[in-house]
Amino acid sequence: MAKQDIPKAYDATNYEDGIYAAWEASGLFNPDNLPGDRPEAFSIVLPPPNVTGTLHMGHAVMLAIEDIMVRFARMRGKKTLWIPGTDHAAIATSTKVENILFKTEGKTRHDVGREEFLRRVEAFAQDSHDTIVNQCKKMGASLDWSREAYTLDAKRNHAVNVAFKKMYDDGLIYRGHRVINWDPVGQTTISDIEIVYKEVEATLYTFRYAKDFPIAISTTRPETKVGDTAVAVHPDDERYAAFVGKTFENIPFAGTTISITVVADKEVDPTFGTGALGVTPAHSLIDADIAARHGLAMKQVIGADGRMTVDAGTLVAGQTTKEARDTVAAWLRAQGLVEGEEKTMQNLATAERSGGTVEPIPMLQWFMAVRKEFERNGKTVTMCSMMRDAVESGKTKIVPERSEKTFFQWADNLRDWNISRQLWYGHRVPVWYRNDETFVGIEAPEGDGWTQDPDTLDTWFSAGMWTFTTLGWPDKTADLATFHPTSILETGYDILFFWVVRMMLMTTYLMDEVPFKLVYLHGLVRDEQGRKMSKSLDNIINPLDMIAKFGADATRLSLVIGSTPGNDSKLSEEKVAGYRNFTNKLWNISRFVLSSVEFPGTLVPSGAVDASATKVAGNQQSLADRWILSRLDTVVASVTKKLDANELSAAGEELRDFTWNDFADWYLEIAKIEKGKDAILMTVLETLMKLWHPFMPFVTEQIWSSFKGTTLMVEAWPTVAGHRDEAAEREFSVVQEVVTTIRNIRAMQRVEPAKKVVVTVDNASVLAHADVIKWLARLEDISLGDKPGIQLVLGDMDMVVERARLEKERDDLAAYVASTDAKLANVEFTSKAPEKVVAGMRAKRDEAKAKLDAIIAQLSS
RNA sequence: GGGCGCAUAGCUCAGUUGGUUAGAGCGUCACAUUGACAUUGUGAAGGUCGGAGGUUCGAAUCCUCCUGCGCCCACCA
Repeated sequence: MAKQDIPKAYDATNYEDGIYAAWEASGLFNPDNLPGDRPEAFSIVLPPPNVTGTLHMGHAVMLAIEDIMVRFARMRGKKTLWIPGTDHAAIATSTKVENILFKTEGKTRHDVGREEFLRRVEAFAQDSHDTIVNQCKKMGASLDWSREAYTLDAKRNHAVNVAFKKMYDDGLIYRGHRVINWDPVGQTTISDIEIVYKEVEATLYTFRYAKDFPIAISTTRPETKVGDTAVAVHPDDERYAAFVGKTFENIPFAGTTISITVVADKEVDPTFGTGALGVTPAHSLIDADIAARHGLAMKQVIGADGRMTVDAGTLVAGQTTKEARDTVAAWLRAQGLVEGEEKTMQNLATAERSGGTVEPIPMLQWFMAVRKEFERNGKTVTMCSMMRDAVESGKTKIVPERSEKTFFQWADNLRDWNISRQLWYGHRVPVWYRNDETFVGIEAPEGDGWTQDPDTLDTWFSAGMWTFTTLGWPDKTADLATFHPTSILETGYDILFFWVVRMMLMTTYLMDEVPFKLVYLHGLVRDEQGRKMSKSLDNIINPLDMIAKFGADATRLSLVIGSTPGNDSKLSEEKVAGYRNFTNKLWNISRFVLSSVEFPGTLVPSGAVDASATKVAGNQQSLADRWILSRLDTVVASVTKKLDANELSAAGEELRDFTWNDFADWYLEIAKIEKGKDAILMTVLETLMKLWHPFMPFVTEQIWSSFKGTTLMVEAWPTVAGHRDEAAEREFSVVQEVVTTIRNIRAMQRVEPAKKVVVTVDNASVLAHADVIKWLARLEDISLGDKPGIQLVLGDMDMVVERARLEKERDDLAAYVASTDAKLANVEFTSKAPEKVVAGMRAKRDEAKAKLDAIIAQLSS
């Protein structure tokens, strides 16, 4: 292939889209079309991006990591499936569309109505979906688009209804009137994990309900106190012991009348404030628990509209909570009931999506009973215990391993999950009512007069079923049999609780199987300074920009190399540029090889890469040839092992070192003077293309197809060919050292040009490579001496390279042997160390001794 | 308050069952360049592995404490 046929620099934008289109057209992303017999299956479901907009770096890192895993598995001959999909993300999407609606038309969802609103959300979701799909393709993700799914499409809706009905029938889903987290802005309930805490300043009031009330309490929310039904104190608190059990009836309080019972409860901290806690059962989850324990009455004083109810009394009824707070505080002051006011910092619960201040309110909602006991396989279990057992037993592993501890903590503390939402966009609760009748079913009931429950399900309900609904459940499909449990779930550690926990919960229950064998958690992509990327900081790096500028391959490498599971990584444009340089280096390595060998396409028969190298190269192999083939074998073995262990970064680094340092900087330089290396050059190049393909699919596919004409994506992964040659590796390292030393001498000479240097190389095997040394050290202009080896006259400073190196090594080894001897004597004397240790040390010492003897012999000959 | 981490070169980080002389990338500096590649090559400088103890023949690695950071959960009313 002529050099001028290949561009000097690799410009990714010229190739990537075309290559992706060709892959897609080949149908090879679909495991059913993969060539050969593939008994072992490998599957990943793509964590479905929310249809709320565009992909960010978090998605890019996810796509990069998963595509590496998937392409590696495919090349290893596994029946490989990676399922794409998107998530309807009920709250997030609704909120987004509501915001747009309000901004552009000044309307709320209620103004346009349920049907019209849903139409708009779906249009938005479709748009967003198309953008996301395009971005996945830009990243090179080898997703099987023929199996694409949506968390809210008809198939998934059917599955959700089946699951709901089953769990309802089994008593694991129930409807109950309980204190839940109400988001007054989003007008919906939210689960515990959808709460984010903001630190705000608040006033802590200490006061009494009435002048003659014996106990003072503290609160930052005086307005809720009209709903108090009790005061709780610690059981051991002697100050209040006399009052425990007493009820103070009909206390006039801020426009209403309250009755307060004094109870003793261990949850109360006697050291905080007055040591007494005013209990508001309807508007605090903690208080609701206390109330439940003591059988206290619950009085709702805040409504779903965020305003005080009629029950709150004449003084505050109809006011917002904020207004009521001031009103009650003013009333307390006027009555002379306040005993203290101080500013404190408080963690305010807000809704993650809408930003609204979360109000605990009692409401009739649907719940999943995660701690309810039932029988399964002859054992008494709960959903939580099943989920916990899956990880404890090792059926599902989590990397990094420390995340398993976090997972257990979660499994042990999970409360019943509020699954109903008052949103319109989502899976409608499959329950119908008529008078006093309730019907729970997969389809609407027959007959007239039925009304469906207006609520929808938490988005994580359908997301929790993602691994098996995408494979066809509840039908018994071939996909389900082949690909479930999935091999790996790869996702960010930040949604371990949101999603991974839900999947474990629902899959272990519904499938009696784990959803995945391995959870691989990646970290957050941060900016150069380690800050989160955010709009307000204006430090967002858009993956599409990076792809346009440096190519998808470079973008992928920059996200994968240098980051380890569970740890955040930093990204800068310079980093991506660095990997673009590497992409170009690989391109030019190929350009050089392909333009120097005569028949690149046929030199190495397809499917027999490794064996042919031995045959063709035969006995004419030089030291450099044996060295590079040995190194290649080492790298193939090591990279395969690392990828098997999902150590992507380490695998990539090793490959880069070999490609750049060993192959390009040494072997290719030698190939410029030692001829007849075509077969080896092609062997290394082809193997490199395969090894790099999972990481850099585009550039490798482009290079491969330019001389091979087949699809690299489905080529077989290289295997170890049996070229390991430790002697060659050792010997070559000496050559490298000699060349390096000479280069240094030349550099020194330039600094001190007056001195002359004579370099003598007297190592026989190194001598055999005089030409290589001369070439690499650029010695052609320097005269060679005649003996005892190559004498390179550079100046008048005598420097015997090999002798110097050996002498240094001898001294080091002698010191090591001596110190080991001393230690061994000590070990044997105390006899405390295990025999294994002593033996190990002795073996190492003996090895060093032997080496030392060899060096001494060589030096004295 | 409960839990999980991190601290290794100027910066970003590897270092997987404790083992000979602790590594890489970037950056810096010096030198090189008609050869596939200036998106290049060669080399140098730079580390008491946060501190103090301990276990061990041997510790960046294991244990304890201290210092300084980060994250998650709880939500003190």
